[in-house]
Formats: sequence, C-alpha cells, structure tokens
Amino acid sequence: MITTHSSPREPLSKAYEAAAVEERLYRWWEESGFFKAQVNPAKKPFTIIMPPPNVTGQLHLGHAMTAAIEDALTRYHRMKGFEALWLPGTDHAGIATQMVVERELAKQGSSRHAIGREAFVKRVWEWVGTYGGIIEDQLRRLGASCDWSRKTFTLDEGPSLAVRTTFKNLYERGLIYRGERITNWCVTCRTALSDLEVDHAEEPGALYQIRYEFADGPLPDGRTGLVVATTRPETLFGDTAVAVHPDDPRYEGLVGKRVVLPVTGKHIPVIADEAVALDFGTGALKITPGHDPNDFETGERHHLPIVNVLNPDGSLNEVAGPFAGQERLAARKALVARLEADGLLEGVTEHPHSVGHCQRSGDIVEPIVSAQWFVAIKPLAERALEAVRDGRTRIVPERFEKVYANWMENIRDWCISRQLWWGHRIPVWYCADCAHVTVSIEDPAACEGCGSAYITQDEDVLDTWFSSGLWPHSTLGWPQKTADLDYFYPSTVMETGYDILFFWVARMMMMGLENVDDVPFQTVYLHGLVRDADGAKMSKTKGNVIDPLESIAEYGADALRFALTTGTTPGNDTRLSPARLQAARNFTNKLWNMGRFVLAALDEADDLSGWEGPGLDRTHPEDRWVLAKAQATAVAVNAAFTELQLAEAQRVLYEYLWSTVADWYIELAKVRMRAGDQRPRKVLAHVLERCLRLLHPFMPYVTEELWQHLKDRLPDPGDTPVSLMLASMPDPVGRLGQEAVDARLTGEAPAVEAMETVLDVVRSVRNVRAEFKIDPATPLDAVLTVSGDEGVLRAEAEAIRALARVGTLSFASDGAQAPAGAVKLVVRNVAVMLDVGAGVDLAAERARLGAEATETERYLRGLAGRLSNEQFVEKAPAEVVERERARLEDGQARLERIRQLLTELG
RNA sequence: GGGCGAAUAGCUCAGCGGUUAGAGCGCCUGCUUUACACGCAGGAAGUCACAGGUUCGAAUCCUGUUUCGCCCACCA
Repeated sequence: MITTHSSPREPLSKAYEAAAVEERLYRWWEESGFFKAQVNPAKKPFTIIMPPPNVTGQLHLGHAMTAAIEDALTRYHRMKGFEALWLPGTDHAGIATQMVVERELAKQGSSRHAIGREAFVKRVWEWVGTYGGIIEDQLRRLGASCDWSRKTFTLDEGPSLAVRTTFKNLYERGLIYRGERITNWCVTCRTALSDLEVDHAEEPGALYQIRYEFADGPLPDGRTGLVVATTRPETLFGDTAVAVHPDDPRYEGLVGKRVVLPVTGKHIPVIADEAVALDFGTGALKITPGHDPNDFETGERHHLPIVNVLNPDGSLNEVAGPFAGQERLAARKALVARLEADGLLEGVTEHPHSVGHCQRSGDIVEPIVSAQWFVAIKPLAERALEAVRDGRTRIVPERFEKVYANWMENIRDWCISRQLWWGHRIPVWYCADCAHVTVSIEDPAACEGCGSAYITQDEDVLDTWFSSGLWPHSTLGWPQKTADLDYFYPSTVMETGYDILFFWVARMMMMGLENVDDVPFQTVYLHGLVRDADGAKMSKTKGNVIDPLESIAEYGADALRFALTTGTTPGNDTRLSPARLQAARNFTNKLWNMGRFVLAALDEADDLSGWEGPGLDRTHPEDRWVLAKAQATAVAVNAAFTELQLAEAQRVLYEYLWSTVADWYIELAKVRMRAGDQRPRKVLAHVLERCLRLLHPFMPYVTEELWQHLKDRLPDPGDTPVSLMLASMPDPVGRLGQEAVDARLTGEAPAVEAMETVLDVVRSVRNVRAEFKIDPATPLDAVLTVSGDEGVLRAEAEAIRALARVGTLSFASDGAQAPAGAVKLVVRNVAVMLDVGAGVDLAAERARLGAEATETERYLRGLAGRLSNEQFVEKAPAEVVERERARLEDGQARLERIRQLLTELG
C-alpha cells in the first residue's frame, strides 16, 4: 500500500523537506501507471521522444535541463487533456561505451584484441547490465513522468530491425555505397569518423620548407630543386606529385619535370593545378592523396597513385623506410632532423593552424584513404531542408533554422562505418566465391548471387548516430505499421541541446522523412548549455561540475528544476550557481508555508457555511482583486506554454504567489479572519489550488504533496482526481475566451485599481515610518482625503490600520483634520496625512512635496505632449491613446492634491 | 573566410514597438508581526555598449562601429 501523502491532519513540517516527499510520491505515481500513454482516439496525442542518454552515462546538468523542460511540457499537456507520451530510452553510444570497457580491460592488462570480438561484446553487455540502469533511476529522482514501460535501448530488437531495414532500403536505392575515400581516422580509437566527430582547434604549429631536388640535376639558372611548404613533413613518404599553379611565373617550364622525394629517392612528377594558391607558402605544393582531402581530389584529377604511410595505430608504415614503426609525431621530429642533416630543410616558420581532434579520444585525427560505407546524403538533405523551409517543422529559437539550412546546403556524404565491435553490425555479407555483396535484414545462410555458403559479414559497425537518427520512428515500432506509429508520430516537440543539432536533429529529419515519409517532429526546441557561475563549461578536470544528484539532495528536485529553467531563454547558455539553487529552494519553501497557512486556516474555520455552494463569493474588493489576478496569471501561464516560454510561465507564477498572494492577500486575509469573516479561507483555498495546478509541471513534488492535503477541502471541488498530475489545467481562455479575462471587461478593473490604491496607502505609511525612524510598534493616526469614490478605502479601513499600524484612521470627508505637524503625502488620488508626533521639519516637507510636484509635472508634460500630438492620436491604437488619457487624468488629480498640500503648508 | 549570439542595476539575467525599464542575488536601515529568518518591512542603485536611421512612439526594428563568446569552412 502506497500512501500518497504524509497523512491528512498531521502537522506539516515548518520547512519543506523534499527528501521526505520525493521518493514516496514518485513511486506512487509510477506504480499507479500515471506515466503510461496509450493510443486513445478520443484524445489528441502529445509526444516527446526523450534524447537517449548514453547507456553507461551518469546524469549531468544537461540531462537535468532536458528532463526539467520535457517533463514540464509533458505534465502540462497531460493536464490539458492530451494523451501525453514521453518516451525514454538509452543509447549504446558506440565509441564512448567501447572505450570505457577497453579501459577496464587495459587496467587488467588485457585488451579487446586479446580476448577477441565475441568475448569483448559479451563483456560490454555485462557492463551495460551492471551500469545501464543507473541513469534511469537518476531521471526518476528528478520527477520525470516518462512512460518507463516503453523504455527502449538502441540495440533492442525493434531498433535493430529498423537499422537493418533502413540500411537495406538505402542500399537498394543507391543511397548507401561502399568506397575508397579519404576519411578521418582516429589512431587511438582505431576507427574512421564522420566529419562531425572531428573537432577543429587552432594550434601553434610550424611550416617546414623542404627542397625536393630535380631528378635531372640543377636548372640552367642554378636552382637545384623545388621548395615545398608543409605542416606535416612525415606525410612526404606518401607524396606522389608536386603541384604548382599553371600561371605561376616562378615555376614556368617546370611542369612535367621530375623531382626526388627526400630520404626515399623516389621520383615524382611536377604537375600544374589551379587549386594551388599563388600567395601561400612557396607556391609549390606537395601532393599526398593518401593523407589530405584536397590532395586526394587533386590526385583524382591527375590520376595520381595513392600511397598510405600510416599504420592504423598512427605509426609510420614500411613506405617510410628508416622511419617505419615510429609514431607519427616522433617521426616528424626525426625526419626534420634528417632533412636538416641532408641540407634539404630550407626553413621553418611558425604557423598556427587548425588541427582536427577526435571528439572522443581528443587525439589528432589523420585523414587516410580506406574502404568505408557512406550515405549519399544530398537527396535526403534536400527533403529535410524543405520541411523546415515550408514550416512542417519549426525550430525554436528561429535563428537555428538558418544554421540548420546552412549545414544542410553544404552537407557532404556521411561516413557510417566504424571499425568498432560495439554497435549495429553492418548487414552486409561478402561472398568468397563470386564476390557478390549480399545486403540483408535477416542473417543470410548463403550468398544471394551464387548460393555459396562461404560468406562473411562485414566486420564494421554503424555510426551510433545512424540508429539515433531513426529514434523517433524506431521507438514507435517502425518498420512495422503499428498503431503507436500511426497515433504518436510525428512527435510534437523534439527538445534537446543546440550542440547536437547536426549530429542528431538533422539526421532524424532526414531519416524520418525517408522512412516514414513524414517529419519526425513538429517543433524542435533547442536549449542552451549549462555553465558554471562564471560562465565556464563544466568539466571534471576543472572541478567546477555541479552534480544534479547532490543538488537534489541539498535543495530538492523541484528547486533544481526551477533553477535550471527560470531566467533562461531557448538557445542561450545559462549559468547555474548555488545562489540560484538557493533562490529556487526558497521558493519551494515559501510555497510550502503558504500551503501550511492555508491548511491551518481551513482547520481553524469555525463556520464554513455555504462552503459547498457554487463558486465563490466575489463581493469583497480583496477577493475580487486576488481572484482577478489569479485569472490573469492562468491566462499568462497558458499563453507562455503555447509559446514554449517556460521561464516566463514560472516567472508569472512566482510573482503572483509571492508578491500578490503571500505578501498581501494572506496578510489582508488574516485581518478579516481575525474579525470572524470566513470568506477569505475559501478564496485562499481556491487560489492556492489553482496555482498548484499551474505550477505542477515545473515543481511536481511540492505541488502534489500540498495538493493531497488540500484537495478534499476545496470550496469548489469540481474536478479532483486522485493525483494532481491527473487534474485539469486551469485555462480561462479556453473556457471564457480571451476578452472575458480582461479585467476591464469583466468589470473587475475598478476593484483591482481601488485595491492597488489601498496597498499604496499602506506602503506610503510604512515608508514614512521608516524614513522618520518611528518604532514599528507605535501606531500613527492618519487622515485620508480622497478625490473620487472612497468606498473601497472605507471598506479596507481595518486592513489599512492593521497592515500600516495606523491607530485612528479617519476621512476628511467626515470632517476629520490632521494635526498641524502631520506629514502629508499623495498616493494616486489620495492625500495621506500622518500624525508623526512633534518635530516635523516644515521646510523639509515643503521641499519633499515640491520635488514630487516637479516630478509629476514633468510626467504630465510628457503625457500631454503625446496626447496633443495629432499623429499620435491618429496613428496609435485607440487602446493606447485611451490609456494615456486615463493616466493624464490620474496624474492631474494627483498633482492637484500635492499643490493643495503645499498651499496648506504655506 | 563565412554565419550566429551576447552587451540592460555591483553580479546573474528577464523584457524584444506603447506606463516614470523589472526580478533574483548582493548592498544599506529596521524587525523573535502566532505560514515561512529558506522569512518580513523599508531603501539605495540603470545616458538599456556606441553612432546614425525608421516610427506618433525605440532597451525593443534597421544600418554601421566596438568588445566578448559560439558555430561552420579541405587554406598546404
């Protein structure tokens, strides 16, 4: 038996204790099946496919950010009546996971090669079995309401079938091909990489000028050779030509000559190619088709041979002669020394340049030529580009649509084969007898071409992102035509960090359109990176990492979620500091204590007659005021959700709850409740309950816990299911229409305005008290002079007296007069005369009021100027003009009051 | 070499065409006020980077400049 809350009448702890609430509630939610979604034609679907974290990963703030946003969206739409599916999963993360297990093996003095492929893969599965579930439980701690019954792993049967089906389809359409191409090679990971997996960084380097001697001896002008410039001298063993620009006068007549490759004595031709820059280096370019993408193309144009100089581990191979076996950077040093000794090194200049590094290992990436599998991506990219251009998929923030388009327009074929053992093995079999290539979804027993049984499967696995790219449809059952796919696809929102826009989002767009013939999601929401308090990227080596689990333990999951998603905007990085976590924690505590107060108020009520009656008594100005603002808050929160402005939704709720309800309404209610008025108890319960619903998507735990205590004691029970997460979202727009919400049209504007005046009067008295350093306990007598209706001020007299500590409050209209030494100030249309006892400096008073008059005059001049401007009155919306007129009137009334006081002062 | 973002109170950031520009933190002055010191009340603090322009109206839109940051790109 799971208890939903800490027992109805047990006193609540003075401070909110997240740890006492979170685990219990989560277990209850999950075991009750509240997170589950199913095909339901009666409802509209709302789908988010969770970006699958690495299966061996640990929760970091990026995940926490993702979870906070996606859970808020999911819970909100669930409460809005959508069939909300948030589908979790994990990614096998090829290189990352394999490296982790390889490191383990290395510690034991073993290696994957020592134990062999089968044993190694088994070992990784064991690892996944042990550590694979950790991140799921960490997501649970955040309160993630995802449907765990649908949890998927990229290597599961379904996604694997999707991978093989996609591979075969693309192969048959000619969009997947195998080719000898130049690709990025990581010598640490010993695998090819896609262009995206290479990070470029500007680094100090050197440009070596090396003389290649003419094979036929010196020229008539005395030159003995050509000088080439290179940053990677060790690749010279792979040079198969030297290229000059055809119009370069320095090298006129040299094309066709042969030069001698240093060390090896090999002869290579001088060729002419327009791609050579005249103004860089020496104008003579060594061509190494095996180790430079540009040279590879030049080589193709000139039919040059390709020479590979590197072993897979980054050491030089046998073509390097005496340098064979040396690691590439060591070889570089040794070769430079040798060239110098041979008198072939013409010079060395400093040359900072961009160097590619493997995203995973950090090692310098080497371009090499090898047989790899590629996706001919252009046709897929065109459709993906079109889908964003025509708005079928929208990217938030919009500026990333340009980034996306730019990448899609310049996309290059995608190298998808990896020389790893952990991943989806490429579904290709080579025949030993007929050389036929069999591509098959099922493991074939024989060659498709000749029936030979001597077939062997391709050794490589696919890029992890290949399976990730299928995620939005492979998790829903594709390639089967499932009801899930039909109902939940395309997903509503894809929410993830902007750093994987190309890696993942772009690939999902292409693959989704290709496989399902529809976009994978309607909206892409990109959040920024979480940085430390100083704006630095968090990293273990810097030691500035905030561990989300520690934050949850210290501040609570609600606080962490709130801190991560408040005061931030999509696509912009955000800084998280303990200060922000504290502020969020304080808010949860504030809410908790408001709840405690309201619950106590309900307990203490000695007469709640009419409690069950329909709706609330809305006659009292305080109640009308707080209810009108509650309504406006609900409207604003719903509007913010529509625009995916989660920070705004939370800001509005924070402000309403703290600044309106806690700071004022509760204090006002106390006054009336002490006098025996029961109505505020109902209003409090109602308002708090509405806010708990609105806030629940962001702070699921504290809101649910309070709601459980509150739900059976509501004045207007209406819709009270067993859990807050199943309750409906207050949405006045939906029910009443936008116009009806507008305070002016509902007739609430006068009540709201009048109450604001009351609050200002209270503030002004407090202000004077502080200014004159009057003890807070000393009551001050006050006289009010009101221009206009003073009904609300009279109705609120007790409130003013209590909150402002006024002794006798009287009205000038009753003939009351302030004593000669009273401090006089003007609040809106009210003059407040405060008896502060003896000793008011008349001159200072005159100066203060004079300054106020001047300021008000300046303000009024601005307004009057605007209103006397024909253009303004003509062109500005009537609403704006009207508002300015009203302001002018109010301001004039105020100015009059000030002037009158000045006259009285003499 | 292209592209993007940021520049608003001491700090971190909202606001992105219509009040005399806001919040949190920090700062100053007071408070054991029976929900909360994770709190309450009051206060100080901003030529919204700079220069032009569009507009009845600009922190907000446009152009340029400066300073940071990021992304993309095969310059040996």
